[in-house]
Amino acid sequence: MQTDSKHGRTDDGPVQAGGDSRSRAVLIVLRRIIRSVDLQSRQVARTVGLTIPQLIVLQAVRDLGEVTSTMLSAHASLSPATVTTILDKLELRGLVERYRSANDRRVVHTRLTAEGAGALSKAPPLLQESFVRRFDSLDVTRQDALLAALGDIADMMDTGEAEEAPWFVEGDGDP
Amino acid sequence: MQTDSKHGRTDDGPVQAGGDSRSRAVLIVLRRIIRSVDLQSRQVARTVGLTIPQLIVLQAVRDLGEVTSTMLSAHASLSPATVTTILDKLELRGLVERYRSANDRRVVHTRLTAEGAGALSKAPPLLQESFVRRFDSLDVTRQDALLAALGDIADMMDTGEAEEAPWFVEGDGDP
DNA sequence: AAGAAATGTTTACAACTCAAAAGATTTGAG
DNA sequence: CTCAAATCTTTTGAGTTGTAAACATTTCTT
Repeated sequence: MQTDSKHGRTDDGPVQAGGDSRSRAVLIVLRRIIRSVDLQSRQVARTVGLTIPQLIVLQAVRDLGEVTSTMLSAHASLSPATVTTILDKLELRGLVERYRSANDRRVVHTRLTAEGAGALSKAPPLLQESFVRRFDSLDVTRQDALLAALGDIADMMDTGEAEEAPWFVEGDGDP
Repeated sequence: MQTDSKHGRTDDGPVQAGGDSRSRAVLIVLRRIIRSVDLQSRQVARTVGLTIPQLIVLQAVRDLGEVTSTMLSAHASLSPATVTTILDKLELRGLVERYRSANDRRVVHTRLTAEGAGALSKAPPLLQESFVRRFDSLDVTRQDALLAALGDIADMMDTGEAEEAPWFVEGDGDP
């Protein structure tokens, strides 16, 4: 369903900075969320020496097995350059190993080390415990609703940028 | 930290990094949104020379009149230090004026200049036009639902940090 | 009053991100 | 077979953000 009356708003002004007040409210709330995530990331970094993006990448490496930087980039919603930077640090700490593919020497595969697995097992939740606790205590229906809402917002913001991320991962296995 | 299972879930492991899979999904979606906002900010910056946080602060100065840095900090969900940095740049561009309060010389008030107002009127929407368009085309009920969902998420994340922001704004006359 | 505690802002300092260009390697056209 | 286009990753350069410490001023205590 959509609003068939596209015009005839009570609003008479031209498109101003900020646009509609409701979408502006969206931005404000988003800012709040972004800040929370950032603060949490810093706190986690102080605790375990790894930021949230680093942990996300580390988890992705664990879950996906031997991934290319491009795959990690798509999975973690980070630019390839940032992934490289993160992998540099993870490798420096000995948490992951990088090696060029035997087939295509342009491609770099990343693999979790034993230390990396250990660090991952000791890492705290990526979202604040209090958030997880509260979120977890919600009705599953509500959880899904919130998640869906978030997804819708994300979809609406994705615009013309990345078309679609490859969410399927098949064991391609490169012997 | 104990946080051991309050209830018997099917999950048998200890609290792992990432916690529940659903809250982990929340983080992933959040990352996507964060990135979109960041990319949009960069694009706006290239277009008008001002980032989104800078525009938010500028709008806040316009809307609130003569504000203190602390008030701006709370309003924009930014640290005081960041507000200072932003104000530095805005002042350098002549978009705002800063002056110490006559009463309390610790306090710094910020005021919009004519140039600042001009820049604001020419600024693009802070959220991608495509997002605003899509969001705007939604049923108002759905808009509110999304906004409420976002607000709930933000509230759940705010935890023990900032208690509450002053959401009321009175138009105090200027001398 | 004089000094201590509190308040508001600003300065180091360190970290993360991304776009664009550069390297390295493979694939395709002639 | 050779050279150009394409692909994947990394480097370079610029910008944002926050914590902790430093400054400046006011308010409270003695």
